[in-house]
Amino acid sequence: MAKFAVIKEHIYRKIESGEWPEYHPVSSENELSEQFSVSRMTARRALQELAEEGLVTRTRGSGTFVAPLKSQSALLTIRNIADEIRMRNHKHHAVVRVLERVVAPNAVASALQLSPGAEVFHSVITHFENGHAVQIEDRYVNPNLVPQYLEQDFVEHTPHEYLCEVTPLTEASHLIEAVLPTEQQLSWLALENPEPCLQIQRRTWCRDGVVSQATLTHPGSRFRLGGHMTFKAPARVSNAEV
Amino acid sequence: MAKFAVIKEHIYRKIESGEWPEYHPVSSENELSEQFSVSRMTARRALQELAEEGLVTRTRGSGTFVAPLKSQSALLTIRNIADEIRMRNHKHHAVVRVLERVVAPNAVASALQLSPGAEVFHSVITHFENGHAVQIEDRYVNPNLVPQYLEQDFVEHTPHEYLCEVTPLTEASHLIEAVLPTEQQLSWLALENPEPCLQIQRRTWCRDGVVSQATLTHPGSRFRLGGHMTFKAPARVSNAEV
DNA sequence: AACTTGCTAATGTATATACAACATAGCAAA
DNA sequence: TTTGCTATGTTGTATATACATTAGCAAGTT
Repeated sequence: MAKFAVIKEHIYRKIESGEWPEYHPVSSENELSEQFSVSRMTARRALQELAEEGLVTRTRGSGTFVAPLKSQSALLTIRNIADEIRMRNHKHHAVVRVLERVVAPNAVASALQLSPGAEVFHSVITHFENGHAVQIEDRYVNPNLVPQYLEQDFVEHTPHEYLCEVTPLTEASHLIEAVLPTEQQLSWLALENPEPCLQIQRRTWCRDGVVSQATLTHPGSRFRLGGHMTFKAPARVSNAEV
Repeated sequence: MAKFAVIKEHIYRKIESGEWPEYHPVSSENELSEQFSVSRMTARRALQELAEEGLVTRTRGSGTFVAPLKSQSALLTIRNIADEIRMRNHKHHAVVRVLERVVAPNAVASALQLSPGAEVFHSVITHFENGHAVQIEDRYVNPNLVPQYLEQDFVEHTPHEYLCEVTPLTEASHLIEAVLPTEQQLSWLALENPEPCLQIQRRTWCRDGVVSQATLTHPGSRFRLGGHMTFKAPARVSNAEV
């Protein structure tokens, strides 16, 4: 095993065993280089990688300390619906239900960080997989950042594909819930009877501000969201509900 | 700006602009150290950090190459329900509905990687927030890995808290969907009328195998799942539906 | 044609050193 | 008591160097 890995193991065990609790100081680079008879750069690498993995925190001038326990996060892949369908070797097509310029509802204006009463672009598109509706994409777009949104052909390319080209995005947030569809949504999904729907609300940012807010509604019977995660540092999980 | 950061910027621009497409070779450590008049170690750091961020791939003996585009993932925080409730300064309590040793249903046996007909532990617990039911935790546990599961008091500590202590976990996978609750679930949630529920299926691993499978059912009206992500490298997002 | 050998270039690990930037404690002066 | 300075220790950046390990290619051998 590489020397830096030996040092990592050593510190890792101290933390996992509980011998070093939260905020406990970790031996400095110089101390470690003496203890293990390695150069400071090698000891440094061990500490740095532990810091990247979130097990310790380092502050220049002060030292290295065992990181506080964190609640664990899970990695969920949320992909472009069109790509997902094509990946299953199924046929995708889209129907544009709404494409307009409207005065933003208050909730939308605040979500897009615009003043109340501002005008925004609004699109509603139904996505089909092998002829069955699997998603309503109800989207409001910031016209200042994407002025030519309304002129696009969203049957050819999804709004996402266009937005990705125009605005390099830097952030996104999601809210997932289970809802009963409205009458309007029911008809857009071509569903006979009401059924639970998985609804994802998504807001996206680029450097200059909020780009768009989308509400994605999926029939529960035709959609699932999958995710997988691996823990680098199992001992550090405090309160993940697992 | 630090020298290694200058080099990173340089390569980053080449990739973002499209000048260097997927799999395009990146200047070697030695080339970069000449071009930028820095030591090889400094050029190396730039390439290494780019590799950690997923923009390039490196293979010893061969070289450094622009990484293929990847679909983007979102980071969802899925926390311990008890902690989440307490964080809102609300009151949490749990009611144990089922705690038994049963022959595993086929689906469960295969999920836990046990032979059909094997016996497993089974618990069902309802979690309350300020007196309102917010989650049914229906869990099957591998008895080989957690032999004393049935002897625990899950009113005091959630199954998660116990499992975390006993088995340091290394992996987890999730499946999220919207469903209508069964009659049984309806009564466990003390709901008058059926309403859409957000259902999370979770499987967890430790080093030695599958630890447990849990089905978490939340009334849609009382639960939302939130997540937030930041992109380190916006240009590399290919098909995230954003 | 198939296999082997050896060379070259690239990344991976490790060392020794120097200086910069920052945090903190302790001490001195106001 | 408060303010400000300094000494010391710690992490951050950078350099020059050496050797190990691996991939890919080319020449030679069977």
